[in-house]
Amino acid sequence: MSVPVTIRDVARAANVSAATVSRTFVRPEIVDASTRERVLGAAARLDYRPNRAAQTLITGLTGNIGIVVPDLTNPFFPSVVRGVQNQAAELGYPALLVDTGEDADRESELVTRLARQVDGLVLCAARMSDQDLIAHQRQCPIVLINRQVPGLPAVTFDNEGGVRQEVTHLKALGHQRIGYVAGPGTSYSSRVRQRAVTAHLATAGLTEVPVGSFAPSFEGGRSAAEKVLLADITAVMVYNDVMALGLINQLAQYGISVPNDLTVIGFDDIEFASMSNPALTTVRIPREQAGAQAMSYLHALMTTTGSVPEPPAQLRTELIFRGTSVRAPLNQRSAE
Amino acid sequence: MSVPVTIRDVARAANVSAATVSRTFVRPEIVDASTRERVLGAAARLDYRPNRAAQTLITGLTGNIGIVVPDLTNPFFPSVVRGVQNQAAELGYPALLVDTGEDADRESELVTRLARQVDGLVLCAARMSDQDLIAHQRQCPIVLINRQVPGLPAVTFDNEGGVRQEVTHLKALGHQRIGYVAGPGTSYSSRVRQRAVTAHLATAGLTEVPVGSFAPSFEGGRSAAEKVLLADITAVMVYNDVMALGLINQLAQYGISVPNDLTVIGFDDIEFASMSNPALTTVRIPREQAGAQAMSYLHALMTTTGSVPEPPAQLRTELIFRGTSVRAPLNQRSAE
DNA sequence: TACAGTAATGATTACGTTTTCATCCAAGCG
DNA sequence: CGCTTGGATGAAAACGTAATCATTACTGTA
Repeated sequence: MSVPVTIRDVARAANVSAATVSRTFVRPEIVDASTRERVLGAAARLDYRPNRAAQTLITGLTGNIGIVVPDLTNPFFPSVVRGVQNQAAELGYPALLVDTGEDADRESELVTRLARQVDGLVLCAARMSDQDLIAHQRQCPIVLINRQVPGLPAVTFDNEGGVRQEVTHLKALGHQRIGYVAGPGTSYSSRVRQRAVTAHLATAGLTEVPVGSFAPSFEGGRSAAEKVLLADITAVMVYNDVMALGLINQLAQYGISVPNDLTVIGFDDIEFASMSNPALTTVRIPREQAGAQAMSYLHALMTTTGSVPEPPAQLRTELIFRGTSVRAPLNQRSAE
Repeated sequence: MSVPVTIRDVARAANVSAATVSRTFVRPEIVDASTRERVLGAAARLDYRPNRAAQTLITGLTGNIGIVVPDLTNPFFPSVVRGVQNQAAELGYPALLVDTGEDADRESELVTRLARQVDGLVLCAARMSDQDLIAHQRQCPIVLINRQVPGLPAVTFDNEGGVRQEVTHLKALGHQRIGYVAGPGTSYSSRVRQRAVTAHLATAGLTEVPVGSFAPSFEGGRSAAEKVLLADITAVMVYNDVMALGLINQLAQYGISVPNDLTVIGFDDIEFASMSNPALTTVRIPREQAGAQAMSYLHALMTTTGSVPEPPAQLRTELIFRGTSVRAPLNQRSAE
């Protein structure tokens, strides 16, 4: 807006060359203490701030990182974003956040556009194809969250362990016939969880009763209600919390009360899982931690030249036993 | 990463000067159709994309806009952000989103840093002082959402109208003694709503029973429960939905059932207001629309030189009558 | 036919930095 | 005392683009 003060203005005020001013900021240790002080003083007095565009032009570094999420209104993502942003701030990077609206093509296009304006990218639950992802990786360092692609670094959650805990929990409560309300088959974690459910129920000697695939929304959960009612089960595991809450809500319309008439378990532990009544039994996923870890690793990728650092580990999940899961009714309880 | 292709590479490939290539992109109409096609072809073949930093350096325009929010995990903001981002995308701008963590100082600092990297800024529920806000305005065009400062363009909600509808609703239901659970006094909209509550209850001839100020969180709502119980009221208006849900949750611990024993009304109409059981009666605020409108106005501000366009209007609010409000018990009903 | 006017293009400069290269001076050493 | 070494600094080039200015060719008119 007002008068832009450049490095030369500072140089003139401090009675040095522009190069020295630049050095004062970039590598302070190689400029004499007295001149350094003089430059810093002049810069402060003139309220000088370096022009980012000029720096970027010559160094090739933007000093920004980018975050891409499918849908900010999905309660899963804000905490991931917060984790990334906090860590990014810690490292001195502002974070460019983009919402793709769950559209794979738009996602790919936005990543292309973003790649030029950032030094690195964190992609949450990326929807695009493996090939596209790999192609983008050559434009700019990328770290994935909650998605696995061969060759790309990723922070993932131990979905499988979470499901195992769910199954153990249900078995301990004496449930035998257990329904599973799946998310969309196009979703990576939905596929992973579905597979784990089948595997663990089998090894636990329990009966899996597939209820079907539904949209990962409150409405999606609602629309699963009738099929759940017809399934002849005492407990149901749901792909995620939002769907579980929708399911419970709709079941109430049918006069079915949770947990008295049916045990329900969600997944994710979103904020509202603990606020609903009864509070939802679910599997906690360290979302904020995932964001922070992805950012840390991205930073390592961006700074270390050549040698690739240790890839991030899989994050632990944890069953949170709350109010929507209870012991199976006596007459339908499994032998223990 | 790979080989950066510059405007000169395209120029050579298309057998024209760099200037012509630039013109082809910036002002296509002034270059001959045949050469234009040749340039475009060469650019596409080489996968040329202009260097944003170089453009910024010379034009002074970044092509980005910024959004600042106090807390992304607060369900109020994601939809505002989405509104801004959609509109921004429509206008061809990527949006740089920053979360300030509810910290006024950090907010101010982030705005300063951001100002250099964007062409305009949307500030949601800004926490910093009026003076700081005004100071920042000279660095970069700013549009406020949900905050009013003399001299700054702002998109605001008709809080007052919303409160009026609440009061009318409660009066129609026959309530007489009505509690108000306020938010923090430091919050702009909290102050506005508190004032409106007092005014409208008075003109409606109803009795206001102040319950006190609490944190605008689920926990804050919970901690208001005891005072609500002691207030001898049949209905309570709460500063926002999250608090209202917390209040209802804690009341249940005391054996108080909503709406049978007490009518509760929230404010904001967050997603979960309709998902809770019973669904929350509340005042809907067009958050996404606010974001879109702020972005539109910001764009107008950025493009029109000199003459200031019409400032955005106040957005209409609407009472949503759901399950937590019912007719007052007969013995305590007001004369009608 | 000559000339003004205009459309299209090329050459050049400017944007604000970082970085390379050159310069200067003082200190250390034989 | 002369030469080398190295630390501190300045001069200048470079980054990739947009904009200004200059040049060319062409069109229409008197």
